[in-house]
Amino acid sequence: MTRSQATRRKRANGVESRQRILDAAAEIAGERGYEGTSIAAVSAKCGLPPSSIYWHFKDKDDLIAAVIERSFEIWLAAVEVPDERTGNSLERVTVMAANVAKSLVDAPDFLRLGLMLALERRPSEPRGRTVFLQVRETARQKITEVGRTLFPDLDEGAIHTLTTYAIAGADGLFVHRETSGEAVDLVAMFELHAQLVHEAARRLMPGNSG
Amino acid sequence: MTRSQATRRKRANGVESRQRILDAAAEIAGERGYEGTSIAAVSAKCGLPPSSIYWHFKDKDDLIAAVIERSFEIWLAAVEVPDERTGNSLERVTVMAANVAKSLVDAPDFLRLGLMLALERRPSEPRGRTVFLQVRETARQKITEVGRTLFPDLDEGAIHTLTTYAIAGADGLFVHRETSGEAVDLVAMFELHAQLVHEAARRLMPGNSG
Amino acid sequence: MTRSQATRRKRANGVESRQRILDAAAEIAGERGYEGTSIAAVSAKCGLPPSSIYWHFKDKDDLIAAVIERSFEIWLAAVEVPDERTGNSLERVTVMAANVAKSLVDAPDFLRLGLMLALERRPSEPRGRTVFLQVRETARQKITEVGRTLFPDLDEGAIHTLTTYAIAGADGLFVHRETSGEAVDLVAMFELHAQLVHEAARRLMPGNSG
Amino acid sequence: MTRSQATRRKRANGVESRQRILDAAAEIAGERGYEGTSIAAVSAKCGLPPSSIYWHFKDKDDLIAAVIERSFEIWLAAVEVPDERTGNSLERVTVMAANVAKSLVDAPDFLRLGLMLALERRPSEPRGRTVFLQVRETARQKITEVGRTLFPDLDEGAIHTLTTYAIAGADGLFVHRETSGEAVDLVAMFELHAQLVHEAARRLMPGNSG
DNA sequence: AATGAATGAGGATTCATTCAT
DNA sequence: AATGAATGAATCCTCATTCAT
Repeated sequence: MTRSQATRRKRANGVESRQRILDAAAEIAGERGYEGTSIAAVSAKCGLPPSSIYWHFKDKDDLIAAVIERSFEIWLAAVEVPDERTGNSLERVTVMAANVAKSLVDAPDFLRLGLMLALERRPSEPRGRTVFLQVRETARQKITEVGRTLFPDLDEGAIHTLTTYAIAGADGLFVHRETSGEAVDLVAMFELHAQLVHEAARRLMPGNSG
Repeated sequence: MTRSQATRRKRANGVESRQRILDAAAEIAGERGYEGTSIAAVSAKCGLPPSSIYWHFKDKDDLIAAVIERSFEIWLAAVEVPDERTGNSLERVTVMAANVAKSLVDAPDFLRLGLMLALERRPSEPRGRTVFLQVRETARQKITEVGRTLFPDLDEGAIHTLTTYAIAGADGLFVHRETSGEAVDLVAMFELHAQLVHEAARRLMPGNSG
Repeated sequence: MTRSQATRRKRANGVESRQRILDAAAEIAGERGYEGTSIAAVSAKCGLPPSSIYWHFKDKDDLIAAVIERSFEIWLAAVEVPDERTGNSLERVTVMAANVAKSLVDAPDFLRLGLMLALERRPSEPRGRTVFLQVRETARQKITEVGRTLFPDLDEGAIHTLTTYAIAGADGLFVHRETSGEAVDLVAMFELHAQLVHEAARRLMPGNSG
Repeated sequence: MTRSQATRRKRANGVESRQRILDAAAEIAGERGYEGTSIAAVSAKCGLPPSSIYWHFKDKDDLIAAVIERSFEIWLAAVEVPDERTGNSLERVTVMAANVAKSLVDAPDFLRLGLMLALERRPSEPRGRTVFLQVRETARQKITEVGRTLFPDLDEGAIHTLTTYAIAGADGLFVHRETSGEAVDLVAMFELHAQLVHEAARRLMPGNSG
């Protein structure tokens, strides 16, 4: 490798540098949260000096928000349900749950960081938290629509309750795995969750007592 | 007023000072997490200088661990189930769920801080995280025993699954309320959760397919 | 629109870019002084990136020196006395003073920045300070010559004293206006100053006691 | 000197430390202005680490404001007119002028830093500037009262004009000395200034044309 | 039991400047 | 003629912690 090649690597590849910074920041922030993520640590991990990080991102807030956005996209890609509309509602709920479970095992950084941000209550809320809550709301809308399709008899209130419970179970089981270690069989727990969400739908239907 | 009386106010009441520090630290840590809790901020909130905080607590780790311990006790007191063993298993599960829901609404600092700590993954784990996981394990044992009593037909694996699911739902619904605001009716969601946990118990019984 | 036309706007007009940079730098430096003028701030104000500023100016020192030079020229143009040698010495001094007063109201950046630079005492003197002191010396020479013409009886020492006093009064009255706001009637104060400088000339003449 | 003595020097003498910091800051700020005064430089000059400076002063703004306040007091002490009310008005004005001239030669830091601050025009004005303008206003009031005593025939407008002119001359002559070097005989120039201020008072009296 | 004073390490961010393109 | 990307040094300031009193 000639010197000019070695130099070119260093010089002027903004896109790649940005990715390297985001990779490093995602890893650190996924482990330590917002405050635990120091620019110096990101710098050390990605190899670029702090001042270069500030060329790509306005400030730490901006960086973390970008991390959330990108992590969400990566996670979404990992979830994407095969669009075959086969099977009855229980089978389809179960497949979806399995997909989400696998995605959380494979790409846990997004939700881990997101939940840490979501639980915080600072006077001046970090932008990353807002972004997380927004993409989460987007995801919720998708689930809501699936719910409407699978359970057309449910009214909006019931759909809302069902969606809330489905997400809450997913969050809680994720927390369980994070605290109890990798031995946890998340897919199995999500299968149970799917069955119970399905049962909840049945119970929420008109004519059944709440 | 004698000198000793004038002095007594300033001096001597170590217990009260300790409480003031813990109060301040609990509030700040419940809002901002471990890293977001600076000794200076605690000092400002409780009115005692940083050096006094170090007189009562070895270091920040120690302080946060103490916060977790005390918050857990406060939360436990808020939960405590009326010991009347009346009603069938569904009724008793439902009452317990309602109690937990109310306790989380009234004393959310414990779980909020605890979850933030639990989600972190740093090389040198703060002692507060360990303490949280320990008291959580204690709570889990209690739930396990209640489960064994209510559902004597379940084997240990099923009890474990049931307990896990019950706790996960509680965590997830708590997160839901933290992110969606105080308007969320946590008690109603916990009632649904109780019913579904009960249903899960039924399904996990021998003779029913998983 | 051909490509070269489209390009011309972006490319080529070095003179205009230079002006825009100088305009921005003059405004910022006139408000914040040497250290308070960051290249980034100038860049933000003029719309050109920092690297472009360095294409036009060797370094920050060079930029500030250029600002001083240009501001001086602008100020000089605003002062320029109508060359009619009419009236007696008092009238002529008064007209000059009025002109200077107006120029300081209209183009205060030059003197404001210049005085800030002049008052500083750093080990490595910025070139801008040297330039300011030079153009100020040039201006002083002009005033000296006017003085010699108006008061041919005065010896060189007296002329020097008179010039010094005239300039000091102008500087001080400028400071007064800068600190007391735009309501100050600088022209009126300069008229008084002109009268007193004229009186000073009278007193400095041979035969009058100092 | 025993070790405990050497240690005691370092430990816990807040008043002395504060003085050392102010001394260092006054010297540096008097030479380089607000922006040119870095906490690191002050730290290096006074021997205390930056964090100790922040124990004594909230932030840089607070430090510079304190410097202004203390420098003003030192300067005031250097000016203080001997209270003997002897002599006619010209003599008394002349004595005062000589005192001020000497004080500016002996303790120039106050006015140098103050004028630098006063000339700046930032969006968020440093507190030091406000403090300088306040103490300056205080000084102006004193001069105003002396003026009323010496020239009881003058109306308030005339007194105001006279005071303004007296201060402007002092400021301008100070600038002259700062830019032209220590060879300048400030006392002589102030004597001329005193005479002309006295003459101005005469001209401003009722019955004389403005 | 408490605290005023101090401190080294590290926090985020901005600085003036460079250089390949 | 111009600029996107980079960078080391410096910026102000906060951090957790200590220790003599």
